[in-house]
Amino acid sequence: MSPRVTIKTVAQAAGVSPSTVSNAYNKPDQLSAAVRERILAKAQELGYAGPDASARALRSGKAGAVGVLFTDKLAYAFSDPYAVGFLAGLAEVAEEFTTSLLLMPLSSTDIQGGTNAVQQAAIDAAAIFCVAGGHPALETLKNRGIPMVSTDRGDHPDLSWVAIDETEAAAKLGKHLARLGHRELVVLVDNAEAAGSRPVELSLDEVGYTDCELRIRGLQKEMPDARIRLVSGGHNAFSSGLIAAEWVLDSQDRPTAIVGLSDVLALGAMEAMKTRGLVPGRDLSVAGFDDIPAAGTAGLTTVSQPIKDKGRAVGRVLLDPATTERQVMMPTELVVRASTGPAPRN
Amino acid sequence: MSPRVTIKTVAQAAGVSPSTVSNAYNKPDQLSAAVRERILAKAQELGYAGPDASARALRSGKAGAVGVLFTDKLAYAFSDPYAVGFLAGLAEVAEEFTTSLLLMPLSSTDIQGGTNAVQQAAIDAAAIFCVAGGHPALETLKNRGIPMVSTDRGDHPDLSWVAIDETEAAAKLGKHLARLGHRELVVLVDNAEAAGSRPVELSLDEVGYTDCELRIRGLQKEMPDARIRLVSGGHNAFSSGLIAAEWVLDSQDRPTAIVGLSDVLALGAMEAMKTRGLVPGRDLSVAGFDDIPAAGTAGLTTVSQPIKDKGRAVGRVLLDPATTERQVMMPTELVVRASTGPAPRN
DNA sequence: TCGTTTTTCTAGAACGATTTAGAAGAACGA
DNA sequence: TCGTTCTTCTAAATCGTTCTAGAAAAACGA
Repeated sequence: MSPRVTIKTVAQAAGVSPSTVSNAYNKPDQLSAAVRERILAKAQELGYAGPDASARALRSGKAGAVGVLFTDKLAYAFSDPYAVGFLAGLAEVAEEFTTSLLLMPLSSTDIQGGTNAVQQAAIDAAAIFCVAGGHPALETLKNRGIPMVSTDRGDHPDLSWVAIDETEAAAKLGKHLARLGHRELVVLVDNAEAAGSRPVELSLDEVGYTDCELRIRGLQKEMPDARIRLVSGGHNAFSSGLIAAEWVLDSQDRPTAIVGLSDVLALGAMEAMKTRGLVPGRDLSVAGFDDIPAAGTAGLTTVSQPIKDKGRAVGRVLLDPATTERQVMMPTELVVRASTGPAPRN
Repeated sequence: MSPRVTIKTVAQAAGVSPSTVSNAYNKPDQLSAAVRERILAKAQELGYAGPDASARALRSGKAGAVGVLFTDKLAYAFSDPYAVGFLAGLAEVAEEFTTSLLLMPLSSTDIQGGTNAVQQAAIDAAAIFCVAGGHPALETLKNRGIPMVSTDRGDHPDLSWVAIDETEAAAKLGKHLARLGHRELVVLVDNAEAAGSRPVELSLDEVGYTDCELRIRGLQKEMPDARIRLVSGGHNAFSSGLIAAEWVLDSQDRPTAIVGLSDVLALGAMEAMKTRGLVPGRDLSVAGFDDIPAAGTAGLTTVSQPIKDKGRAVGRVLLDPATTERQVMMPTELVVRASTGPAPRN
């Protein structure tokens, strides 16, 4: 077994000091072109692939990567075009700064022991995507002294975030539904504990994420006379929306409108209606949040937000020194489509 | 400025050696519970967030992350549900092994200097997604001695891959189109150089990716009498398919069928037809590859492949020691929908 | 009680680079 | 010619861990 080729090996072979080899890679103007050429040639010959990433990261204190933290299991995150759009925007900026994106699974195991991905991750900064305020992973990152930007407004005034006014966004939708005469509302929410089992009805306290809570409050604000129930069919995914809506539609106590706290949930609800021969906007109204592409084709009323821009903005706050703003508010807009209509009288 | 809290600081404060602190985190059974408790408490008190990621990676030689390399710009990769599906499968397995996913932008800049992401990345292994065989980044990874798994079959017999039989997959579609009487075919391909400018017509040599080439050969095999032209509107994206198809449809020389080498390209072509009042499957046939969800709703004939499973399989080959197979062939299936029909006579 | 094994902890050397301060020689200005 | 400034290169310290080998103490068996 031949020992690994390091900067030292190359230095020896080229008859220079290790520092010079390092400079050949990192500071080309610190040495003569001739020597640099010789070093690079020798490196090639020895099969040296350039400075080791970990060693460089350790010594220089820069990892060249930003972490991305998702609420859900990673695999779920990819099933929501909203999350994917965010990622695309973030990736665009990361690319510009030749920085990699490190997707960290936040497995709930072994926080204390310290062997989880969030501890292990070699990152310079982190983007927090829809993670509940009190999540232990956030504490871990904070302890590590890693700069963070969240997609939710936190409580602390010194937190960085790129977000929308959740309450206002929901209020727009609430006003729309109230005007249409809806008094019986079911809100489909994301809930990890409901996953795998049957749908559950929750109280407002049991809804984990702050942003979800704010949206619900926004709806309540504009629909003071309405009865609002919270139901979850599991993770934030099409199938959860489907399951939850099926349960709601098959119950004795049907609402006149269903709001998904994300478009994928709402689209799941539309599917449930379809298989029951119900027409969205006529028999029952459905609305969502995010305005993903599929919402347009399905005719789903929703509250749009510039998701890719949100990703870009997070990237800028994280990576671009020229960006000094630490808290960015993005606009939202109610997009009315065919899936909402007047509440049927009975 | 207080100096950083390290394992040494904690050791001193707790009255033990650095090694013991390290063990407290990594090998709990190597020390008494009492001492471990004391160390962890002291660490908490000092605000020590656990062993530094880079240092650990350097010393132990494990980065706890696998790299993911995409053909396109990262942002483009997310616009194709096919790539996203792959990622979801890979993420699932990564999660299982508490490993992070490092998305590396492969900027074409400065390969020699070594400051690009592929060199910088602290990774233990890499997944190569649809990257052309000769790409310099692959050479870089190989030099670094990083195990790789590609989604394309390479030439070398010792390469690891998880792939489909591209030629056979295309042959299935070719046979289908030949039976329908198509003799004039345009194939939409991904081409970086066409991006930003107007669509271009390419020769088979100019198509960069091996898998694309194989698909085209597969079509040729079953359609020996057909004239097959290759056209690109840029990157692999809906908009490129749209642009390219518009150019084709508005030319003097219309084909009877258009095949996109990916569903997103084909869907772009369908959109182009729609705006021209042409009906897919009647006026002109369209087909794609991958069978992404949108293909189903659009009624696009396509060759399906189990994309999420492909991601999972790559993950297993990369991370799971129990998986010994290094080369995995996935099945494909022709899915006939409304977008293909008999070639119109003229 | 005494040797042996087991448990618990430590000293000190890696890991592979970058950085700081400075030496040696070349080039320069007057 | 001599002091000064560049240019080019190097020695040695350092980044924060983990690992190897072994010491000290405790537990054990007969």
